Amino acid sequence: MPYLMLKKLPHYECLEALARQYPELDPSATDAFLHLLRAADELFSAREQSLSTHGISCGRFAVLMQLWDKQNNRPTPQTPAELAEVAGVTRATMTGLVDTLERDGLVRREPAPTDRRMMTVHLTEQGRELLARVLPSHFRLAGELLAPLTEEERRTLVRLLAKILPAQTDPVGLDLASRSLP
Amino acid sequence: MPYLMLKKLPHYECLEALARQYPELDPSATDAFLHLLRAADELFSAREQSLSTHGISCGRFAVLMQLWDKQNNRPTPQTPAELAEVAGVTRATMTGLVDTLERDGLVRREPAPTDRRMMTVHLTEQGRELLARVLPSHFRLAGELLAPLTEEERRTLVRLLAKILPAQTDPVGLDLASRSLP
DNA sequence: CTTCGTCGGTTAGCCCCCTAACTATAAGGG
DNA sequence: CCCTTATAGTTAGGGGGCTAACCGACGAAG
Repeated sequence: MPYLMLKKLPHYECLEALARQYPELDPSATDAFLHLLRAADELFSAREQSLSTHGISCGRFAVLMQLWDKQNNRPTPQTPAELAEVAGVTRATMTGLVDTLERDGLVRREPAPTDRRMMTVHLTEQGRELLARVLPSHFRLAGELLAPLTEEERRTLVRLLAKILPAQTDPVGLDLASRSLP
Repeated sequence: MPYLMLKKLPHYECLEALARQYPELDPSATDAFLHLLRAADELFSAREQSLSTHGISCGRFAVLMQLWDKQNNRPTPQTPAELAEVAGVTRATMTGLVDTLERDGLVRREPAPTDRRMMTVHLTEQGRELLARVLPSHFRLAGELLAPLTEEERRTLVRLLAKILPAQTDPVGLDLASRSLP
């Protein structure tokens, strides 16, 4: 599922030529824009492929990670609305994700005791076992993909990217231990 | 359609803590990995939203750009297989894309004269008009999104990203004028 | 206590991606 | 000439996003 439907990026000279025709086009910005989408596509595909060998998709894995309390290895029940919030998808989408996860026995829905509108989603034993199988190779993947960059270069990259998405990082710093990283 | 289903990224200290539990986890690599996906998600969403105001999706726009000969502003017929190749999707996917584009009158299928298996896809006048409306704002978008970075920083970013995806840029340098940039 | 707005979850319908299988044509070898 | 193989495009079915509309439950205001 390509973000950037263009396998080979245009050369910088091509961008400059087009910029002479379209004054709105900023060659250096467009070049960076395309490279960023292209690289993200590559990383995302690698992650997706790695997860698919365990029979799971990125979205499903993200939900499992949210439900996984890594401190004591016990599940953290959450409502679909909370899960949708942290994942950045709609509640309708989360309904579908939890549906397939429940169908595969990785997750269990239970009515919330306090509010009869709400459900709580729980990781099953099977779900925990799947995470235990997936996590090491998943953690290893980022290291392999970023291997061409030195520590210094990675820091530079993060710094530049952070300038593009200013307010996306958690500004508070609380809740460190319970954050997940799909 | 989020690439990274995690709106706020974990803090670096959280990654380090998790790395003590999972030796496979490389904190700096994971941090860069997550930032890259997050930033790409942001850029992609902005692009998608900008295009949607013109009633078109990213995939459809990419196909139109491929069919658009920017030199003489005349359509460049291509087969669905060629389009799928440069876009990096399957032929089946391209069938669907061309279906909707043809339904909306932006594109026209014609049988290829030389090989009765093949079709050629042509941009219609309506498709050209849509591109003419969309392109300026689309070109402007990359400039706005990358505005927080200086020229120098953009070059650095491209250089680092290129190290992650080594062989993705067209190595030959031919065919400059006919390349498109969605 | 009733009513009305709000909120959680689901459903329906659409788009776009995939794989696998199919049809029709082309092309090459006995 | 037929038979096999390869190729172009489509179809069928599934996953996973989205919006819009809906239902039931909550809660506050009258």
